[in-house]
Order: sequence, then structure tokens, then C-alpha cells
Amino acid sequence: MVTMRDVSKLANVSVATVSRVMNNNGYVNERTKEKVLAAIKELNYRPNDVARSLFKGKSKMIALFVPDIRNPFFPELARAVEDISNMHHYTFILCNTDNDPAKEVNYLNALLQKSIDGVIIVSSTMSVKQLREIKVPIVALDRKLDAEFPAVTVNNREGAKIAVRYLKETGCKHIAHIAGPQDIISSSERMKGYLDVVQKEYRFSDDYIRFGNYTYEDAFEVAKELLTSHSTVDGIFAANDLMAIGVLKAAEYLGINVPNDLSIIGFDGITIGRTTSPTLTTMEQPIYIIGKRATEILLQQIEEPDRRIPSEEYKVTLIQRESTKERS
Amino acid sequence: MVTMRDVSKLANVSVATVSRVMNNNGYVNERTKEKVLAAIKELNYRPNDVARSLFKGKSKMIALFVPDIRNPFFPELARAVEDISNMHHYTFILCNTDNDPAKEVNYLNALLQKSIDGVIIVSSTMSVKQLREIKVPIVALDRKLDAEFPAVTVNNREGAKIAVRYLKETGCKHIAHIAGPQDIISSSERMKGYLDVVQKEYRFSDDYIRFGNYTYEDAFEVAKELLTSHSTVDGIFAANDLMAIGVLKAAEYLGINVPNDLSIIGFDGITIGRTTSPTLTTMEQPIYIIGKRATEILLQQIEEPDRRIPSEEYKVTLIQRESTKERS
DNA sequence: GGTGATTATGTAACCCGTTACATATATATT
DNA sequence: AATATATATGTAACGGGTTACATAATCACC
Repeated sequence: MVTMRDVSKLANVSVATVSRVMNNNGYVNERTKEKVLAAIKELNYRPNDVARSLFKGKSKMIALFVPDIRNPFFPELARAVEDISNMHHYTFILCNTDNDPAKEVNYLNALLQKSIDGVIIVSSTMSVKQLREIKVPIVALDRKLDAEFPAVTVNNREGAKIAVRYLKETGCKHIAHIAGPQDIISSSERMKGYLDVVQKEYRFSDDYIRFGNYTYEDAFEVAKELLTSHSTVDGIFAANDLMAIGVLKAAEYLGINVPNDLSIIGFDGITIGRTTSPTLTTMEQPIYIIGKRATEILLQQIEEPDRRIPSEEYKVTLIQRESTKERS
Repeated sequence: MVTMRDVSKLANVSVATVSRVMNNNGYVNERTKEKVLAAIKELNYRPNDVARSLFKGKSKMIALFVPDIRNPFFPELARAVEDISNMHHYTFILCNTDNDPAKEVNYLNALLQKSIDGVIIVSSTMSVKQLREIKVPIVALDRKLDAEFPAVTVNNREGAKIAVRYLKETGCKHIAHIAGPQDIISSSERMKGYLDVVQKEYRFSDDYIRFGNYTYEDAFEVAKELLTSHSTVDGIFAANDLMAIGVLKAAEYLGINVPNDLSIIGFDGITIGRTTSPTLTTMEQPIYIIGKRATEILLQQIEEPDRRIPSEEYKVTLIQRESTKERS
């Protein structure tokens, strides 16, 4: 491997001068600079980032923790984080945590040993105590972590309200909810939004709520049960698109026409919702944008560790497709 | 940060001894070892991987190049690579190349500067000349790169033949093909497999082939055109599932019943194919397995750079779902 | 008791880029 | 001409593990 010493010898200067040329700092005579640049080019010299990292204590790497990249919500997020990292010459590390606190801690420790510069975390299981001890910047994404860490999220409760109100406006009388795991804040917020709209109604029943694990299969099963036992249900708000598709499939399985006999609305706005039949009405999150912002905030925190950056909350947008009726 | 010197002072030994204890090599007296371990524990010492990397010239990091993680084929692959990396205590770096040779080269150079230990590449645009010059192990995944690099792929041609034969067996007479980009080998192999089966038939027409860009939208458009201009077509083999779904949607748009009037079969076996209506018949690739094997091979190459590991080719499996008729 | 192998531990160089500090020349200011 | 300031470059320490080599103690065997 070509090192700075090799360059310095060829250019007849000291390593310090080569370093100055590389980093464009300090005083370097124009002619010396040219000599050095020529030597760099001739040897095709590339600085060793590891040595640089060792001295600086910074690695120019950031990590993203997601539960599982196979969940279709996360690739878009990951893409955004990677794009912005790359743009700022940071290397992007991806970690699948499976919502497992042990894995989260292991990853974090391993990354700290590698002098990771910052971490973006999508998690509801992360040990906050652990996080407080470390000094690298942390940004929470999609799910809030702790007031201490800036978070980039969407207004889940408001979005849920819009979704359920929309079902009402299109004529649904008995609106059920397939809720997500309640330890995930975004999920419990969505349920709150649902309750905000329907709880006071005389038609409402606690039994209109079913819990799924944010997966297609789960929702398929609980929706089948719900629709079989409650034939009056004519609208379902699912806490995410994956579960909404499970509901769609359950309705298909039971021979229930969507949207004529049953309206279904999801949450997230993942691409797959455009390929089902009927296509899925959903509350779309600005997924790429929140990923992008989380990364920008993280990078800012890395550059200026003292400045406190406020959390950001984005709005979700109703996307009307075929799984709900037209507003009359 | 706690360093080895801190530990060595507390334990009253030299840094060399601490290093020996950490790495379990060389001679260390049992009682000394205990003293050192106690000191490590008391100080909660964690070695600095950057310093280790600098000396060893290895980083314990591997990278995966994919065109775009948002393409639903890649998350499963990425998950496999990450799982195996993690299992072997390697850190996983993800790069989205957008099939852009310039981006590929930039990533590669950036990673080499970070002493990356190996790279798994899904690409048909990668400059092989560039790759030959570098000394870190490379493994090709999904698409062959060059005989020089071990590749983990599936038998695309054979899979395509099985798909098209299956369409014939279920009664299709006029089988069309939505082909993928021909510069992607896997894609051109699939077309060859299609031609292997139908080209000799008197009914076959060159005009039964349309080209898409592996995307849903592309396929939707070309399938609409194909089905409008060739009403005799009663079977379509799409080069990947995403395009097959585009075809499905085009048929729905044109009021063509699938599978009664038109059978559709895809390739890949991505999850989304289970959520469409009708669900998608496809040639399933063992995605996780090829990702896993590619990683294992890469890690082996890293441990034993001299040993040449042969390429591996996996079989694809026909998954019968609702977009094709039953075999009579 | 002597020779050699085994065990045990420390010193210091090394990996490679960065930068504080020293030194020196050139230019500007009064 | 003297002093201050800007420009230019080099030396060497530093970051934190790793390991070759040196040294020394213990043990085995004849």
C-alpha cells in the first residue's frame, strides 16, 4: 500500500507537507503543492482512513438500526439515510435488531468500538439508560425514544383521526381497528386517534379492536375472526399497510366485497398498497423525507455536538384508492 | 476513553500482557490473567477496533452492493448478508449503486480506504478491470461478474424453461414474454429459457416479446400494449415478479380475466406476490440462501485468500398460485 | 549441576495520518 | 534598520492495539 511517506519521498518534502496538501490547510507554497499533487497522482496515493480515524477518534460512519429490513417500510427509510450519508461522505451501516434489546446493545457496543460517529434508531425496545451513557449523537426515527434525543416522527394520532373520519364520511357506521403492538408508541398513538373519533359513539364497542403484530399473516387471522363474529363491521382502520392487506385478503377469503360492503384503510403508504386489488387507501407517511431529515439532524449533531436540535413531526396524507368508497 | 495502558497500570502489568489476555494468545500466568481480567472489568475496558484495524490492515467489515434496496428483491438478500456477517462479528455496510458505474467505483474506493475486508456485488455494470486490481475478496451475487470471481446465482435459463413449459401444460397456446434489461445476464438467460421452449413452435412470433426495465410501471405499460395488439396471447412469462404484477394490473385494467383468459407467471418469489389478487404464480428463488452462501464464501475467502472457491448455482422452484390455471 | 525447553513478562517498534511546535525565510510596518 | 507578521516546511509526538525480540524464571532430564 502506498503511504504518505512514499509520497513525501518522491516529492522531496516531509509528511507534514503532504498532509497539508491533502487537507488543504496550513501554509503550502504553490510550487510545492504541485510537486506533491504530482507525486500523489503518480503513485495513485489514497489516504488510509483507518489511520485518520484512529487519530481523530471519528470514523465517518453512521449506522441505522431497524427491526427488519424485510419489512417494506424500512427499505425506503434505509435508502434515504444511505443517500444522505453518501452525499456527506459517510459510510452507511445497517443493523437489523429484530426488536431484540440484546441485539441492540451488542450492535451499539460493536459500533462504538469502531468509533461510529452517530446512530439513527428505529426502536421501542432500546435501553435508554444504555444510550445516555454513550457520547455519540443519537437520533430517533419513526418512534420517539426519550426527550433527550431528537426524534423525527409523523403525527400518528392525527393521521389516525383523519383516516377514521374519512371512513365515517364515506358512510361507514361500524368502524373496527386492527391495532399494532402497543409497546410501539406510533402504534398506540394510532389507536388513540381511532378512539378519539369513535369512542364516544353509541355504536362503538370495545370488541371492535383487535391486535396484530404489524404483520400480514396476523392481520389476516384476526380480521377473519373479527369479520365473522361482527358482520355489522363496514369499515376497518388497520394500524399499518401490511395489516390492511391482511384484512383485504381476509375479506376476499370471506367473500366480502371491498369497498362496497367493507372499507379498508391502512397507514404508511408503502408501495405494495398500489399493487393489491383493490388498491389500498392509506395514510401516507413521507418516508423518504423523515429518513432524510433524521440523517441531516444526525450529521449536524456530529459536526456541532453542543447545539441541541429540536425534534420534528411530519404530517401524513390521505391517499384515496380503491379499498374505500368515494366521499359522497 | 479507557485504553489498554489504563488496564495495564491498574493490573500492574505491561500492555503486551493485557493484549495477550485479550486475544488469548502467548503465555500468560493464570493469576496474572485473572488480575488483568479484573482490571478490564473494573474499568469496563473495550478495545479500540480502529487501532486494531490500523495494525492488522483488516477492518472486520464487509459491504453489499445492490442497485436499490427499495426493489423488493434486495431486502431479503441484505438481511441474509447482514445476518451472516453479524454472526461472524463483521459489520455490514450497504451501498445502493443505482446501476451507476461511477457510483460503484466511488463506493469501492471509499471502502478500500476504510480497509474493507470484502465485497459482495449485485451488478452487471461493475467495471471488472477495476475489480481485478484490488486485492480484497469479491463475490458476485445474483448476477455473474467474471469467471475470476466466485458467483452465487440461480439457474435462470432452466427456471424460465420450467415456467414456460408450465404455462403450456396448463393449456396456454400463445405465450408472450415481458423481458428484463438485456445487459443483466440473469435477465437475458431468462429470455433464452423462454425461447428454448417456444421459439420452434409455429405459433411463435418475435412480436410476443416486450422489454421492460424490471419495474412495475414499465410492465404495466408494455403489457397493456401487448395485450391490446395481440388478443390471442393467453399466457405471459414475466422476467421478474414486479413486472408480472404490472401485467396483472394491465389485465385487470383491460378487463381480462386472470387466469381464465390469461395466465401469468413471474420470477423471483418475492413476498408481494402473495398479496395480489389473484396471487402470483412464480419461479421462486432461494433468496435468503443465496445471500447466506455468498456471505459464507466471502468470509472464507477473507480467512483463506489463497483457496479458490467454486461458484454455486441454485435451482428455482415453481410456486403455483392463482394467476395460472391448474395443470389438467 | 548443567543444558535445553517451556513458561512468563516487558520494551519498543510498528501500522499511518495528523498536528503542535520549532525553525526559517519573506514581506510589511514604522 | 528594527520589529512584527505572514508564509513555508520539517521534526517528532500522538492515537491505541499488536507483536518481534529480549530477558528471566521455572521445570525437566541426564
